[in-house]
Amino acid sequence: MSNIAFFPVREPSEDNRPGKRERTKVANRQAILDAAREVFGELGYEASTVRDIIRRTGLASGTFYNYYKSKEEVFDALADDGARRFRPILRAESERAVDFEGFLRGAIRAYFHFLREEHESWRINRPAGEVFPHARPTPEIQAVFDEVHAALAKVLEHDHAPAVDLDYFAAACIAVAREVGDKMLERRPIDTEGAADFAVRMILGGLPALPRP
Amino acid sequence: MSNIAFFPVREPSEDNRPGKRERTKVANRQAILDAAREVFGELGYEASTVRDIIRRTGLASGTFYNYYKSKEEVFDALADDGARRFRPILRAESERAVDFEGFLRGAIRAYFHFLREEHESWRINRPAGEVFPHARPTPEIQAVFDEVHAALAKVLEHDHAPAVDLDYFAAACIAVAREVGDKMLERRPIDTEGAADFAVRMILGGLPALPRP
DNA sequence: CTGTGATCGTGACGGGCCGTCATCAGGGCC
DNA sequence: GGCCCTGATGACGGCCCGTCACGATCACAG
Repeated sequence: MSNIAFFPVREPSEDNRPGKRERTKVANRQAILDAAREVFGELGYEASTVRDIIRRTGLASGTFYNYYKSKEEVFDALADDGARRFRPILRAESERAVDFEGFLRGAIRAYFHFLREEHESWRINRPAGEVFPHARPTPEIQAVFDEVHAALAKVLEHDHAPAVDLDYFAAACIAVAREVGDKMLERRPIDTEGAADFAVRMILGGLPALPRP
Repeated sequence: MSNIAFFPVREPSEDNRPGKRERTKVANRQAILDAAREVFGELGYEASTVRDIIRRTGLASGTFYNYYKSKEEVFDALADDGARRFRPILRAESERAVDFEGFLRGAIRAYFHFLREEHESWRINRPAGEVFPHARPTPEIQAVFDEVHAALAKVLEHDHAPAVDLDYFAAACIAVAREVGDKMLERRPIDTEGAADFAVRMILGGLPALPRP
């Protein structure tokens, strides 16, 4: 009665999906990433070991090294992942913006919302005051910085704003956003709008006072 | 013919100095600190091991642990040391200041000069792009932050400046100083005055635009 | 369907660094 | 000079690391 012999079972719409080798590869890579996020959140970054991470996946210890060189590299990969997800958001703000204030407000609000969600999804359980390492400038994070730099340049030029030392200015903007963002996360309730308003006004007020190079 | 029997040799002016035990203790502690500064500078923080540090002092490995619990603790001690030396400088600026701009300019110039000297004395030789860890908020560093916080409060009140969210504001000031300071160190020649001018104007311009809580 | 080669998953292994501890030299004190 | 006690010493066990030879499984050709 079965029609199996005539119509071998196949995912009809996924006929051309990659082979099993390729699928387990991406699955393993993702499993390691997920496990690492959990472990870092529970044990703290410093205390976590490669084996803590790999144990949670059920894979063998050696398998870890087929995907990443060290726990630092997994951490970077997680950071990269975050940056990769944030980049299009930032780009959209940049393209939508009609003036500097609009861009800045949009970008910072987007960043703070993003930060809040990341914070909650990591469920960080700092072991007695351990400071989580600030993400190192991985390629993707560097790309975000560069994008901020470029967007600032574009929007400022469009506004016919006076020339400023863009390197310093971008660094200062990122610094304010980072640090006010961190402080924001420590308060209850978390007030992204208030924090964003603060950061935006600070930068916006500072800009016209800057020295012209 | 010798008079030793009658006048035992002694440091005449240092009769009451601490005993040998105490002296070797502070000497060892200092030796470890010095060695650590060198090793961190040469190998980079991550690659350095406790044994790299202790080897350079000629002491035995176990001796290290009579003074510090880990390389992290030595690093913190070095950071603490820096903060301890900077604090009186900051305090002097705070007491000398007559208005907010004066205080800010004095403090930031002082910080940037301090930063430059520290940078040169550490002789940092980053191993292929390794990022030196940002100093964690050790007690002494926290004290510096608190002092900045207090000084801002004092000077702003004296100036009858509008009330602001001091936590955010202090965080933002420190962030700008830190990040612009870092960028400053990457340029040749190192221009502390230019960087300080930038940071001061940025903050000074931002202040009046801030939301009133 | 079967044979073959390539691709990983596996976990045991050697090595390095860690932090401890029993031991002992020597400074403090009577 | 003799006794006590602090602190230097380096050998040691343990943990985690990164590797590697092996074997299972997949891809693919015939």
